[in-house]
Amino acid sequence: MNSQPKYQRRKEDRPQEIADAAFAAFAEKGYAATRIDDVAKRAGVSKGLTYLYYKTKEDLFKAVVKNVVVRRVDTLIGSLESTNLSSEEFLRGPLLDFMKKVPGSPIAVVIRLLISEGPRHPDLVDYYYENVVDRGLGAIRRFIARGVERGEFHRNALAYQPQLFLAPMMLSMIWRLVFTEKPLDTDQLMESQIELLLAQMKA
Amino acid sequence: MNSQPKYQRRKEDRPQEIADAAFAAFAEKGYAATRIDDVAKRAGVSKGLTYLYYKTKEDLFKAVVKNVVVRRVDTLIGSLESTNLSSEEFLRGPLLDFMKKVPGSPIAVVIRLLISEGPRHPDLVDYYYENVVDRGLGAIRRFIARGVERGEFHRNALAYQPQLFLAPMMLSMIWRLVFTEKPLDTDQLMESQIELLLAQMKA
DNA sequence: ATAGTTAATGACTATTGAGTCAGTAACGTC
DNA sequence: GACGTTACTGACTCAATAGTCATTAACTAT
Repeated sequence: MNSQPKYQRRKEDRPQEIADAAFAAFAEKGYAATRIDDVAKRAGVSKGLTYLYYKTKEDLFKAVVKNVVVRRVDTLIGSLESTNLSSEEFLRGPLLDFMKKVPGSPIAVVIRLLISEGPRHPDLVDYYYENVVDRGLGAIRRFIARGVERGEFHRNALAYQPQLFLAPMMLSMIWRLVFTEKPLDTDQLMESQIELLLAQMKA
Repeated sequence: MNSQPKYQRRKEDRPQEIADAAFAAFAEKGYAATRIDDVAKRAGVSKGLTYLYYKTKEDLFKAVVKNVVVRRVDTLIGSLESTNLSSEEFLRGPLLDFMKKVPGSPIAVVIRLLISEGPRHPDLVDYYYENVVDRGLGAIRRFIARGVERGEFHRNALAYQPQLFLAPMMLSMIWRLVFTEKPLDTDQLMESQIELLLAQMKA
């Protein structure tokens, strides 16, 4: 009677679908409180299938974090490098836009997971450091150096640690993760910081 | 033969001892991964006793967070208010010292717990917001206003959100929680920020 | 000493959830 | 349509742990 099959075989797509479902679950509940059963339900598959593609819950966790990171970082840093705006325009434009977007993006979720689960997954922390933090900070450093060479920035601009640019972004991220309903003009925070830095760095 | 009792009855001290043990355990493993059995062992008591003083694991968690917070905040904010240094001296002195201490203090641990467990304990988040964040930001705001009144700061100094002072502290905290072994001159970060702000705020 | 009170114990229960695997059914091929 | 392959299912095992409670023993008062 019923010719509808109860499932389709989709070997190619399953891993990504499961990873997406897992990301959503981890984002909502955190690592420990997430049930593999729940991930499977979200992905529309059985619990067993999850274990076909990911050997353990920890494997799945790591795959998810790397997945989110890899899908974003390259394009972002690339665009930071290939601009031909003046340094000041670039800071006030693309960099600021990027910083404004981060606190509401999946990157914020990954950071939360690293904060809570990092100590139990040191290799994941290393991976994140190498692929995101180190490269990101390097890009900012090179950007400042370029501004100095061009005579746009004062020579001592290099004394500022690149983390100083990102500090308000970090605070905004945490604020929104923890105090979801308490208002905070996070955009203005980041704008103020850029202006503070520009005022000191400009030649 | 052996007249040594195998335990002493110490109704008064037990709750605090258990809370301290729980803090250490939560700090190490996070909420979900902490076993009540382990907390009891650290406190040198049986599992059952923990449940005599704290009805559930969640109760214990909340007690621990409030405990750490209450024991510190009042004295801290008090000292921020009762100074008679000039605004500039105060920023470069006591405030900076305080900010330098926070990332390595138990407060950082509490923040980590709030970041990971906050969404499942909204009343705890509210408690923390009211007793720490709101009061802390208020203190900074009043401090700036005082500086303006005294003519030490430019009138537009009030335009800066108080969070801007704390942003590098936040980044330093997270950095140290996640990348324990990666070096970062967090003290210098906070010094730079104070100098940036002072340069703009000074009358 | 003795009896009464209650702080403290630890064996127990009930539940949950990670990981397994024997069986099922979708799909390609002939 | 029959056959072989394998993606997929879901019932199962087994370890772990939150929370309970009957029992024990430290202390107190007399």
